[in-house]
Amino acid sequence: MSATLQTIGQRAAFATVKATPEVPSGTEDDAILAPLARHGVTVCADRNEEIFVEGETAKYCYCVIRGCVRTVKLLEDGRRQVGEFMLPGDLFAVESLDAYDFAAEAVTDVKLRRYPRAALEAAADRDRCLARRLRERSADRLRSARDRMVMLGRRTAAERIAGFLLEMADRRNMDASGLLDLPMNRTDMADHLGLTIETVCRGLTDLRRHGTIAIDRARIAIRDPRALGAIGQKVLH
Amino acid sequence: MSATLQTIGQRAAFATVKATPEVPSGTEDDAILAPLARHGVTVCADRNEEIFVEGETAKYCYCVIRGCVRTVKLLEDGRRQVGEFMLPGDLFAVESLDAYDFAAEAVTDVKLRRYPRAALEAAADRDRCLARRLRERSADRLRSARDRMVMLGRRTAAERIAGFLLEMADRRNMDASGLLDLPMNRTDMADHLGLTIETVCRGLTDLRRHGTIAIDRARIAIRDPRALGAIGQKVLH
DNA sequence: CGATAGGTTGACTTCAATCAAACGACGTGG
DNA sequence: CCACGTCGTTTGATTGAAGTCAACCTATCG
Repeated sequence: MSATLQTIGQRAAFATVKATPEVPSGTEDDAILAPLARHGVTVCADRNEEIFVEGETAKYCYCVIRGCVRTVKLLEDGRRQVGEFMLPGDLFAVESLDAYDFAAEAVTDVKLRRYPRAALEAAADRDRCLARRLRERSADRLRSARDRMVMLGRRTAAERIAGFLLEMADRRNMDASGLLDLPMNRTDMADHLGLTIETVCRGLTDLRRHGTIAIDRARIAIRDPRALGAIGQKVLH
Repeated sequence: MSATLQTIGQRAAFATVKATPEVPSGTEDDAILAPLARHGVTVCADRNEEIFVEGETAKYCYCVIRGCVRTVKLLEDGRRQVGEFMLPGDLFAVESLDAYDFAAEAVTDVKLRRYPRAALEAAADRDRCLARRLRERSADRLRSARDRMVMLGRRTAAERIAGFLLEMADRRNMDASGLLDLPMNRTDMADHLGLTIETVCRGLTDLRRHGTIAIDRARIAIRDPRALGAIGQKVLH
């Protein structure tokens, strides 16, 4: 405990709890569904509640208004892969065929806007501009998926952890002070990074010991973004 | 050598070298580009030649006519991730933003059909049916990418290898006898599966010792598809 | 207060990576 | 024809990074 206090400097560093904003203005992503506004329904889910399960008919797509959602794939022996974390403004289940190919679960209590996929398809058929934006979105999702494959296939534990922190910092969860409020727990992080919870803990502890970050449970302060970048950024050639 | 002969039973099992067919008829994939037929140009590349590099402006998309292509992402320290292998009839680089986000290289000598992406975009703007097929294709590519993330994040070496053989067997490279002709070498397989070449070799050897497959360099005979499925198929819950 | 959930740390194990050597197929040139 | 070099593959010995098992800590909450 005293150790924690030392490394984070002042506990006050974590005192500024900013309320997570509802759908930040100016995100491109939710603009895609603007033509569907009148079909939208607001739905809520409690922490850890399932929003839909894998294999279910893909009737709806969603936009996160508040909170955090994870996509999950399970192997029958319990191994779990968390595909993505969705934050306010992010859409999910837009690109689906007949059935959802992953489950979606609430990481925190969430508020969502839900749209019938059929209406989206119909709108895309009518509106070539929307159709184009959907294509761009798919291409972007694929790019991100391919980056993630490199991470899972070729990066070390330390690189995955540092890269994850940078990614989350990049995704508007961080205020100017370098303070990052992670909505997910270590298990979710581990299942996203293809690691165990212990390895994630140890990786974070190592970063803390090097003075790169400070840790207070779900709150992480990025003390040395350059060092973090040097580890996690080993970018593509 | 005698060991090899024993396990494959009769060397004759590998004698039937079927010529790889050019673009098999009835594949859905290449039908997408039918509206672009008049924009198509045939191009060839030698084994290991680069078709395009990562970061290059994404002017073209491609359909494989003959041979095999790999998509590649490199880390600056030489680590490599092979995203996909494209076989005759497969399209690639269809979903790109301004720049290619991976390199494409010829695994074997290849013949390709090349189309300007601008023409594809224009056609998709005009033809809502084509636009819809492109959306379906993107959704399918994303599904496959997500499956691959589970593989890379959560499966053991043995499972990855068995799963890979099953996938390749599924993709029209296999004749009725269970004989599979792999166009890529062990290094490519390893970089696709997030393993080392030695681990791939050992995994294949283990399968051979169990009588599940027989190996003759690039040719692999699947002797016991059920056993292979039991290892690699550990499917989603 | 005790119970619970999540996080951290330590000791030990294991699966896959690394390092090293050798083999087989193939092509080239003497 | 054979010697030689190269490339891809296989196998063995050893190491090492991450997993497993276990204990304990800290917050939170009824």
